Amino acid sequence: MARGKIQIKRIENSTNRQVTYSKRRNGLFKKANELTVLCDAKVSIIMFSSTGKLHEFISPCTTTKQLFDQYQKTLGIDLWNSHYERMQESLKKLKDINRKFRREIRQRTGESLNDLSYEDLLRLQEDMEISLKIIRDRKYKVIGNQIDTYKKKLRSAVEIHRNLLNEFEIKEEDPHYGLVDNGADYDSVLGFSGGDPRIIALRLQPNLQPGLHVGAGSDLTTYALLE
Amino acid sequence: MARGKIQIKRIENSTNRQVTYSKRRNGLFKKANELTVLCDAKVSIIMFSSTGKLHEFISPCTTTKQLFDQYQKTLGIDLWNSHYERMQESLKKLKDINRKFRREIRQRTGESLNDLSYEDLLRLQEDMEISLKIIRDRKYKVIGNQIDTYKKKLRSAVEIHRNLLNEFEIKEEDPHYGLVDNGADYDSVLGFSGGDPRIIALRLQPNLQPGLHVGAGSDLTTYALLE
DNA sequence: AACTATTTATAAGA
DNA sequence: TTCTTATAAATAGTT
Repeated sequence: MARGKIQIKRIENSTNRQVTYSKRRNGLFKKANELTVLCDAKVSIIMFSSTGKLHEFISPCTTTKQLFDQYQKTLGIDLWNSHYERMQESLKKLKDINRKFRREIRQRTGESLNDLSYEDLLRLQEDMEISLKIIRDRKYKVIGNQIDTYKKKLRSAVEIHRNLLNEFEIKEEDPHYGLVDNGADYDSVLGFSGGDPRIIALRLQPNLQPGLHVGAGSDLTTYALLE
Repeated sequence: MARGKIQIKRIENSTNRQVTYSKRRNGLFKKANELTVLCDAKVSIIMFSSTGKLHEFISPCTTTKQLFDQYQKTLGIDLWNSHYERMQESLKKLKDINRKFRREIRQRTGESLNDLSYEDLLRLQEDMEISLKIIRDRKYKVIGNQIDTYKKKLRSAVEIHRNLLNEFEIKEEDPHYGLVDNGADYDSVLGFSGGDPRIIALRLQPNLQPGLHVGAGSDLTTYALLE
């Protein structure tokens, strides 16, 4: 635009391009500033040179973020919407689900029954009874398994004890050595270490008395003892 | 910049300001475009007029979003980070709470008891029994209230009927008019309209027979009928 | 970075 | 809004 007209096309000479970029960038920013002042407008310019250098102009009394927020608001779209909106959506969904869960729990614990009809209550009660039965059964199964485990350990302990005893008798021929007065040894063999006192009834008598014989079908009687 | 120099300060004449804004905006965008082509640069201009009108320039072969992402990346900051991060945090919290709720419900319904110990199961069972009692009590209370309401409506209906009957007898002296053959009238008076068939036992007999006399203390017998 | 011939932008008026 | 045009401003090429 001076000392000869130029074609508006990429300047191939790199140095020239760089210089022109610098000059024209200043011109652009000057114009932008004049526009801001003269017309009471707000302008944001962001530019990257061919080498990736960033330059920015922003009208005084505002920020790039402010202007960009206004830009998005004016266009009625959020450029980062897809990401952002999806988050907001899942946030809302989770809140809804949470509310539902909380309500269900409060109903199942009996804390919040006011808005339930007679039919709802009846259904809830039936559900609860079914669930309770499942839980009770499971409890029995768990304690049954525990008892089985103890039984096995006990049998193995008795076996070991008997073998030791035999060895002892064979080696030392001592008739005064007995079963009853060393229950503490069983504890260590069985892996007990001061557990549930309700279990203690079983381990106090390692020599399987008839009344407490543990076998298939007798578990239910044992539960009564343990509960 | 022509036909006289101007001061770079706000143009007070609104029309003038508008015109200048329009002209200079075109000039700015033209310069921006030339810069883009000549120097192989990327430019984004966002501007708002004093009236809030938005105008935008963006170099060809790019988008405002792209340029802005590059802008944030270059500056190493995310202008909307705080907002975004807070969302992500609450999302995580909600998910955690959700998981807890789901687990609790699945335990209370007996769907997922595998990771509960005997003690856990015992505690759960006791909780459930307490809740069940609350629900059962509430159910009784609800049906009791319902029965009270019906009782009141019934009493009022009988009253109305009796008054009508008296009026009738006084006016027409007709001994053939009876109680039993117009039960349908009670329905409308009581507000029934084809409701729960379990309730029908009560309203079939509006003239209060001894066996179904509803009074204080007799509610429990009535429940058995209605359940 | 400064200079300057020339092009370009634009203020005011139509 | 657009066109015109005198003039201010920007700037390409040079130093």
